[in-house]
Order: sequence, then structure tokens, then C-alpha cells
Amino acid sequence: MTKTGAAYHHGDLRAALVRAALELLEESGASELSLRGVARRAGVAPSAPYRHYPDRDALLSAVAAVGYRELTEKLATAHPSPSTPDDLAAVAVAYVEFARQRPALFRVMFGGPCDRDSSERAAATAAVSAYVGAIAERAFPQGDKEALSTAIWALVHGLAFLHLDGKLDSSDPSGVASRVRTSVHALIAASASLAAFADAEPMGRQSEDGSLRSSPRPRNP
Amino acid sequence: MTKTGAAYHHGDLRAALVRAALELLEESGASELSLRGVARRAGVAPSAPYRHYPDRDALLSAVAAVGYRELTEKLATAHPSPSTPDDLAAVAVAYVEFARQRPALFRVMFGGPCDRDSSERAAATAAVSAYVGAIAERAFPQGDKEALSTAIWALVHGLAFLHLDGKLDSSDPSGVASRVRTSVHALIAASASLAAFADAEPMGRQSEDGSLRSSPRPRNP
DNA sequence: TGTACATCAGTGAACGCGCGTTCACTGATGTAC
DNA sequence: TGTACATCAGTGAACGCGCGTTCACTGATGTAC
Repeated sequence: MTKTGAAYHHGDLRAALVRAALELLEESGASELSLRGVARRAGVAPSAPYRHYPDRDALLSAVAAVGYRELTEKLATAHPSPSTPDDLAAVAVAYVEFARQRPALFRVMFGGPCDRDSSERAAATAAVSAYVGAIAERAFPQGDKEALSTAIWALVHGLAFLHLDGKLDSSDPSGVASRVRTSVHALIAASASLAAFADAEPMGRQSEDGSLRSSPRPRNP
Repeated sequence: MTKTGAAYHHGDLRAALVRAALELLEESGASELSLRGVARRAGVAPSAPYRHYPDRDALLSAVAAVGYRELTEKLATAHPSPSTPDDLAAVAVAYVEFARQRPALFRVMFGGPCDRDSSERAAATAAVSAYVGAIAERAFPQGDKEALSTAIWALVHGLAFLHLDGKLDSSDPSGVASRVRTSVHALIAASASLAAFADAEPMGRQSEDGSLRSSPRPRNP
């Protein structure tokens, strides 16, 4: 196992290929990856990858899986256990930032159908879902958690794509961030008001504003 | 101008190519379009399209432009001038439905960067934006309209993509629709409560915010 | 410790393919007189 | 109304390209004795 230098036996070509693919995505900005291109980048014959991946799709799935893991990490770094709206907004900003900083990778992760996929990729996707779900669980202690976590994920995901596609101006990072924060706060406000009504019944003011519950629960005496 | 049959001179190859491309997208489900494939489908030599489009990208942009127009139409059909949350939700459902029914076209429209594009495409994109903006204008008469319209667009766009990518289950159309409705209502609720606070006059009934009531409205004695 | 050998992880040539684009061409159309 | 001719909108062969994948191969590694 030669640690340094390119020996005949590479050592860990499997991982090196994924690394090479990530580099290409990072550099080119284009999300099309060719097996040959990746092999070239890894300094290896075009046929070498077939020792480690049955075909191109398998390699791509491995790349996507790494992307999911890194995204999850980035979100966790933004805030390890978000509970306030500000915390949540910070996580949302991190999500969109990830998409903007690594658009090609993001497209590999989310740009295409995911069927008949590698279990590695499926697992990594599930992890992201679970993570978002957990966040929502904490942030929306009452209310229709599933609906709210879906909504917030979709909101953030949509913001990411609209910026990526140039539908929203993303030339100014801080502008992007504040747009994300504003949107998230708007969505959370709903949950907050619901919570307020749920907890604090006395609340004479605009009580009928309770009309706004997304899933009308008659939790009221 | 031979109306029927394939003469040497096609008549309106320009439009026929776009039509052929749309058909291919519809049938294959894949969003990759090749110029040669489109020409083949239109029953024409591979070089013929060059009479009408400078290159492949130009044709793709034309296709995307048609997609934008059709999307706008579909939204308008869902509700010509949405003002209540239910109206808005109906439009949102139409948006996601469009994505689900024509995933490949949707990807052509939103799947890639949009820079240096045909003016035709840019104009069509702008039209969608404007349309969404106008809806938001009506639906959120007070409050930060721009933020809210961005948020709602992103929410819906994200829902569309997550379903497309299999991140959310889209096997049951009515399930999808109700998920969309719930999410939209949740977001709108925020706007309503914010508006209520903003106006925060003594506030007997929230009479003037008429447009914002979500469906289960007057549930109060 | 040294040798024989199986297995592993690469090589590199070759395959067939479809692609975008170009080019010289030609058939059809429309216009001027 | 009929003819000459320019222009338009196609054809089809050809270009070079990079792709995914296969195959027989070979160098390096590790294991059994």
C-alpha cells in the first residue's frame, strides 16, 4: 500500500475517484460528470473505475452521497440544535449557501431522479430528511410538525434553486442571506402564532385569528 | 406554403422543431435534448435546424420559453385572480402539478443556469416572475410584499423539485396536492398574523384584511 | 526466510455510438419584367 | 400570362469528438508452505 506517489496499485482509488469528481464539479461549475473525465482527473486509465463501481451511475451516486453528508455537516455546524426562529434561519442560510458555493454538486444531489439508486445514496438522502425533520421537531413543538417541516424544507430548497438558476439575484451573498432569513421568519411566524394560541388561550385579542391554523385543530374549549 | 404533408419546404419548421422537442420531453421523461434527436423527430435533416436557430442552446431556450408561457397559462387557469388563501393554494397546486406532469420540460426550464440567454427566454422568465409578483400583490395587500412573494414562490418551487426528485412521495397526486395546500396555508397564516400585528389598530374584526383569511375562517362566536 | 502461485488492481487498445456543427449542394418559392 | 432569376429552406455526407464500456493483458501484492 503505497501511501505516497502514484504506484501501479493506487491504494484507495475508490475514494480518490470520488474526490476527483468533487474537484471537477467544484472547478467546472457544470454538473455533467463523465467517467472518463473523472478517471483522467484521478490519473488513471478510463477502465480503472470499473474495478470499484459497476458503472457511471454508481460513481455519481457515491458522489451525491458524499454531498448529502457534507450538507448535513454544514447544517449542523450552522447550528447544532436549532430551536429559536433565528437558529432555524441560520440553518436555512447555510443550506442556501451550500447550494451557492457548490452549485454543481448540489445539482448532482438534487437535479435528477433518484430511483433505482445506490443504497448509499438513499441512506444519505434519508439522513438529510431525518435531520430536517429533527430540526422541525424541535422548532415546532406543537402544530402539524410534518407539514411544517416539509414546508420549511421546500421553502429553503426552492430558495436554493431559484438562486442557482438566476431567478433570484444571487450576486450579493449577504442579500441572499437576508432574503432567506426573511422568508424563514415569515414561515415560522405561522407556527409561532399557532403555538401562542395553543398555549395562551386567555389572549383576548384577535382570538379568531386562530382561523389561520393550517390544520384546523379544535383544541379550544 | 404546403399546409399538409412534408414538402421540401416545411412551412414552419421553426415552430415544428419546438413542438417536436416538447413531444420528446413529454415522452422520454429525460430532460436531455439533442439537436439531432429533435430534427429526427421533426422528420428533417440534422442540419436543417440551423436555418432557424444558431445552435442547440438557442433551440433549448425557445423550448423553455414555451414552457414558461404554458406554466403561466396553467396558473392563470387555476385561478385568474387569486386573492384568498384558498385561491392561492389552488395556484400553488397547479404549479406543482405542472412540474409533476411535465418533469422533463420543467427541468429544461429550471434545471440549468440561465445566463447569456435568448431574450425570448429571459422575457418569458420575467413574465412568470411578474405573474407571481402580481398574485402576491393581491394576496398580501399589506406586509413586505416582495419578501412574501419570494417566499411563496420558493416554497412552491421547492415542493415541485422535492417531488420531482423523489424526496417527497409523489405517487399519489391528491396527497401531493394536499401537501401543497397545507404548506401554502401555513405560510400565508404568517402573513395574516403579521398584518394583523402591523395594522394592530384596536382591531375589532380584521375587516380590511379581507383577502388573507384562510379557509376555516369565522369559526368564532 | 525464501519461493510458488493465486488474486487483486491496474493498463491500454479497441468497440460502436450519438453528438454538434460545417459545407457544398439543390429543390421550391416568389418576384420582376 | 409566361419566363428568368434570386433567394430561401431544405438535403446529406462528412468532420472530429468524447463518451461508456469490454477485453485480454500485466504488474504488484499477499499468502501457503
